[in-house]
Amino acid sequence: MTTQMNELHDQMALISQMYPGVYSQIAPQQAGESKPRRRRKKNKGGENSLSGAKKRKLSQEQVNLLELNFGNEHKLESERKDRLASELGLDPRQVAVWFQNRRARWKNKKLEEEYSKMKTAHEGVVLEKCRLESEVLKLKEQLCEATKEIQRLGERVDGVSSNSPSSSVLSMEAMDPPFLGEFGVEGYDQDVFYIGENSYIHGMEWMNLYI
DNA sequence: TGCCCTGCCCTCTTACATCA
DNA sequence: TTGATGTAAGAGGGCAGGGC
Repeated sequence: MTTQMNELHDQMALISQMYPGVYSQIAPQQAGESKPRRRRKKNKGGENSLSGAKKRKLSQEQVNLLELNFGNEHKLESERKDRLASELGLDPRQVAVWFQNRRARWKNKKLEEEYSKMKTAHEGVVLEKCRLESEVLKLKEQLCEATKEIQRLGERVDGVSSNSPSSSVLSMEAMDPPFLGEFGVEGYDQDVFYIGENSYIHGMEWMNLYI
């Protein structure tokens, strides 16, 4: 083996330790180049399979007890395995295999649940983002209106101040609360729009769509 | 300390049972 | 009859612990 190949092998080994699932999904091709996986031969009522006995479904009772034990503890110490096997009239190897398969099924289910949760959370976040962006747009519009209003009042005050000495009072009145009410952020509409979850628009770029 | 053996585990795969 | 699905079990490989 060359040094390069050794390095590659070490890297793959490292990856397989860090991401066992991922590695096993991507590795077969590479692994297959040098050492293809052995395929099991068909064994039609073969000599080795459970003493020639045909498969095999475990009885409901056996499954129930196994499930009960799995519910208590997913791992199977050899003592418990032997005890279970004799209780169920099974080979300890069968009990071990059942637990192995059960753990695999449990893991798959867990992954599916995890995915489902994350998807729901993601959809919520996307919705909230749209709501907030919509709110920002609304506030910007209000700010724009207010600026115009201030400008109008300023012009009016300028006109009056040339005739009256009490212009400062007027200008103060002009800045009085009436505006504040307009700027309230509560009670924004619920007509939130929704952008598909994959249609991300960063920053305020999306506003251009509505201008 | 390094090597080998053993047992257990994980993952992928195959074979078979069952059902629509 | 056939395709889809579920599951028991085989196979390959990793890892840890014990003996030498």
